Amino acid sequence: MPSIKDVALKAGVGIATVSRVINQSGYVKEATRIKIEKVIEELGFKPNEIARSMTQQKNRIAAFILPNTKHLFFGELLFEVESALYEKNYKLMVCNSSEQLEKELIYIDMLKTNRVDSMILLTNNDIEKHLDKKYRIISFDRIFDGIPCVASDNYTGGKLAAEHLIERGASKFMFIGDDQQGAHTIVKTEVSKRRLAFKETLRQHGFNHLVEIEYPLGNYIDIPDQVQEQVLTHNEVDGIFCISDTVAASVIKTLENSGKRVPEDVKVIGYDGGRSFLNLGKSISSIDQQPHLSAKAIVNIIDQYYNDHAIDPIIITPVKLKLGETT
Amino acid sequence: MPSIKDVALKAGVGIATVSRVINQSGYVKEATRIKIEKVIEELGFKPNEIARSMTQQKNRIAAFILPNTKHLFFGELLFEVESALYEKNYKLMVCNSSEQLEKELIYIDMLKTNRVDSMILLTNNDIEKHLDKKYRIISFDRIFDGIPCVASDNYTGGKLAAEHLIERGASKFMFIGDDQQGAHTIVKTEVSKRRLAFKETLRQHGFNHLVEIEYPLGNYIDIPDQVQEQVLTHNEVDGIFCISDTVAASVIKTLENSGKRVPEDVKVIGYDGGRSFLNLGKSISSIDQQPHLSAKAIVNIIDQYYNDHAIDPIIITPVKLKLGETT
DNA sequence: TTTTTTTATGGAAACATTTCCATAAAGTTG
DNA sequence: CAACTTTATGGAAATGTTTCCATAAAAAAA
Repeated sequence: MPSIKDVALKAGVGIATVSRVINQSGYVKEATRIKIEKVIEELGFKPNEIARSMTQQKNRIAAFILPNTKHLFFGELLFEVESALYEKNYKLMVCNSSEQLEKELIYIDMLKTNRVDSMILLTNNDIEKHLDKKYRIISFDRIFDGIPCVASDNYTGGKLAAEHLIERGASKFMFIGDDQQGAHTIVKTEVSKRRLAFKETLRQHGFNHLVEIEYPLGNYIDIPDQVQEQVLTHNEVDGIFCISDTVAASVIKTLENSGKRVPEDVKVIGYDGGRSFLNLGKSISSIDQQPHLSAKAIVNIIDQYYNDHAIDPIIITPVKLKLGETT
Repeated sequence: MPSIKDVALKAGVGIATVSRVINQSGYVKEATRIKIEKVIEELGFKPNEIARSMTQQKNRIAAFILPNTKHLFFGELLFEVESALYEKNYKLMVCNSSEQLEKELIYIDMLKTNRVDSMILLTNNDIEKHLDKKYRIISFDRIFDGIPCVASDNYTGGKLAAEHLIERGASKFMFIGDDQQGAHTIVKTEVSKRRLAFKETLRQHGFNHLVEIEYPLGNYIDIPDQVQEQVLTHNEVDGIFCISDTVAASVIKTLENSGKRVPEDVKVIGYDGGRSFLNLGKSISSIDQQPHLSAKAIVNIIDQYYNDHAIDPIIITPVKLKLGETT
């Protein structure tokens, strides 16, 4: 792989002049420029970004630490983030933490060592005390002291879900979500606002019947058998709000297998936009987090970091009710 | 961020000695080592991988260029690849090509510029002539001249699907897949062997009734309306093999909406392992590509590249029949 | 024409490492 | 104790850039 030195030599000019041509900076005579460009073409020279980032102390590389890329919402969010970064010529590293604090910390260390410019962190772990403020971190859907956060509007999400179920005639409600106050976390996540808003909105409309089902964190594909049982036990419930579309899909299956009709007997609304299960059974009513908006916001902050601009401490992106056939 | 120089200064030793401690190479007196380690601890020094890769001309960074991370199979494969890389201390960049040749080429250029050690390429485009053999590329499920390839055993996959449908009593068959000989590709993908094997196996068992449905590439979530129509037109069909679980899920929905029962009237088998739709309607019978095996094989090649060992030109990983409720 | 400004160019330091080489202090062998 | 080997250490070159600085040529202004 030829270096800038090879180019300079072959073109009969100094290294600095070649650098000026590459970066379109400073003075270069037209004729010299053309000559150098020709040599660059001939040699197939590509400036070495690694060397460049040595002098500039920046590298336009971000990293995304997230539980995994298998979960549909994560895959989608990752796609949107990477796409938005690509537009601004940033590169992205992925890091599957499997929700393990230990792995998250190893990744953070590794990324420091690799001088990655900024890190996007998506976690439920109690990682706050390990976060060094002098690194450029962005948190998704979680507020850590002193670290900018991008979150979709979970409160409105929960409110919309409640209002929609009420509007469709439900009167006895159920909430199903993972256990945000579980054993290994004492943190209050942004996500927990979905539930809070759901509860408050129901109360405001005079509905007091709410069954709340929690199950342990960590498994994003299945929901546990005992949750399924609980769903069937509460025969009176006619409006269910699920923490994600995946959960909603599972709940719908459980209900239908036991002879209940959705939405006639029970209305079910999920969370994440319903896109995941477009061509399955029936389309799911859902709260769309609009991950492309979160992605845009995240990339904005990365850009602010890169250019040493002031950072927005928190950005809440809007959610949208997405009508499906389950309510 | 402190450098090796700062450590050397504070410890009152030379830079080279610190380097030796970091790399556990050469001679260092026990007492000196302990002193240096203490200073490293105190300063919170982390060796700069970027500078290191300058001298070593290697960086343990790989990149994965794939259509997108939204599709379930891709998300899963990405997860397995990244996890396997993590085990061996490699980092991974993601690049969503959206199946556009142009974008793939831009990514490849960018990765050359960033001196990424190796690239994993997952594409259906006719990219062969643009691939420079001196870069370290690994192709997934596609054979390019002179480039190592990891593919799951698509032929056996197709064969297993045929045999399974036959065993379950089907006699009139249908194949549904995306158009591998579409407008912008003239390539023969490894994937096309699924169909070939399916066909050949049916013939070997004396079945000649096979309807083949193709639709254009590019959309991985929905399948087109006209495909749905065709599915319903062929009333006689009682065994359907779909190119992916996503397609299978869609087909099952179409059939059931029109009053057909699955598997009683029509048996449907998909491809990718059925994991994607675990808790939906019914579990899908499927051919499991076992992406963790492909991932292992890919990482092996990356390791061979890194250590300048001979490269296996092609690795075929085994598939597995996964029984579900749709056959 | 002389002075000043603008344009043009290259040398060299700096970025943070590794590694080769030289040197020296121990330790071992005869 | 001389000769050799092993252990220990630091200086300096090299990796591929950018950028500051010096210098010089050309152009403009006086």
